[in-house]
Amino acid sequence: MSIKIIITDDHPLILNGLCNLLNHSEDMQVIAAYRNGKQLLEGLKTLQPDVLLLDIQMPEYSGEELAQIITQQYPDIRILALTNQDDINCIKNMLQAGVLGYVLKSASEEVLMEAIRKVHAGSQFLEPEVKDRIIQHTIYNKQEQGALKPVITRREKQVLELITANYTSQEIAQKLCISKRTVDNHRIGLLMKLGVKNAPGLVKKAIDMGLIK
Amino acid sequence: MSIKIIITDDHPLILNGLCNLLNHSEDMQVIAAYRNGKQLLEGLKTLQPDVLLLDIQMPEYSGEELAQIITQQYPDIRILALTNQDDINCIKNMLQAGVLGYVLKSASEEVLMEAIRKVHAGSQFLEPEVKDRIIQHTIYNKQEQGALKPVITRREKQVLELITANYTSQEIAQKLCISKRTVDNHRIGLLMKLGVKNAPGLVKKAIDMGLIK
DNA sequence: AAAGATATGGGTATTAATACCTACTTTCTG
DNA sequence: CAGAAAGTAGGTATTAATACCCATATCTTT
Repeated sequence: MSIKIIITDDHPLILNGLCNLLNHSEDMQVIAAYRNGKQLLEGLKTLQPDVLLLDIQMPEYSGEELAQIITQQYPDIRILALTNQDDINCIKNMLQAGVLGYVLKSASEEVLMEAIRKVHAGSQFLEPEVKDRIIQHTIYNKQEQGALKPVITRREKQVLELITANYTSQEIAQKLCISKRTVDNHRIGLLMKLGVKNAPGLVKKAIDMGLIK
Repeated sequence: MSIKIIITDDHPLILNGLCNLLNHSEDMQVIAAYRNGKQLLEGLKTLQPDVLLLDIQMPEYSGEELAQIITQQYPDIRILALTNQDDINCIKNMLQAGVLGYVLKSASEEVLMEAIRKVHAGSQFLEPEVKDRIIQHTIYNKQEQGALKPVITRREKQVLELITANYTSQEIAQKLCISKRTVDNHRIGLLMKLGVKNAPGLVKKAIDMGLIK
């Protein structure tokens, strides 16, 4: 029995190329192809694949959102992220969202096939390049692997987003309908948790972490 | 007479693929292939191509630096940036550095060929996707196309870099061996020129502009 | 050589941010 | 339900940043 695959990518060229490639393989079968997240979510209601090839950069739904929704609603579907984005935060977000594999579009056909088979078997598949990036990043700032993002609370995240949007504590207080003192307290908390010493540092960290932009 | 091409890319797979593809074409000939910028600069001393295919993300020299050096030293070489990076600042920097064409690695073989011929003829070649991105970006923040970056002076840039590195005015003054008041004056100048109202805004702008990181 | 931009620094004042307290209420979680 | 965490807010103080003003020396460029 062949591996049932659904592809989602907003580049028609890539979509066609992948269909041709995979359908020529004996143990794989593309059962559907969608061009955006909305079509995908609609289609999944009636037809589920074994493996979902998912592009990350798509309009409307981001790959991260889609991965989160799909792993919750369809825990049996294995997701393989297929993208030319090799941003470390993007990779981490996807993996944390439940994606099993991460393959760059620059990968060879053999690597892609191998990745599909691995993911179908329930194993994780990361390209050596991607692994290296994660390792480098982990070494480079070891204090923030996995520990940092969870510690930021919802409210703190809201405040952080408004700080990066260049609002003052006063303005943030108004927007969130709370006291300026409360906002200042959140600022202090953020400074401690993110390990920086001032507001400019918060902005840089937020961008580094992939929280915004 | 065929178009003489040199390829520079640090991915061996892509390097081989491109060589094969282009050498099968009748009007093109790969005369050299290098894996990094240092090799390229060394090789150019004895052998110059008509068209240079240049990857952007490479160790040691960045694509931007290479483009700048090469267009100055070898004004006859047409550079075609070949990359999977579709970051708008990267694109703009490369084009301003003298690159004639910009093709994503996700492009089809036909597009790549067309790009090489166009660039060889001295015309600019940008993929429709890339053009769209530039247009979108230009529409989105129209005040900063070309006008903003030049107005920042050397000193202001230094100060801006130190601000994004989370130094206070006091610390920046020490580092640059000038008065804190001078640093503050540069801050005010930066705030005006970049059209933001506080230090967090400066950091965000600097990153948006591609000045740092 | 003259004109304009750049870099330098000072005065003064106000606002924003940071540091360290405390305390209470709500919400989440085992 | 009990304890922990999060969200709320105030007191007080210091430091940093911003907003004006001004002046002068050094570049650059025509």
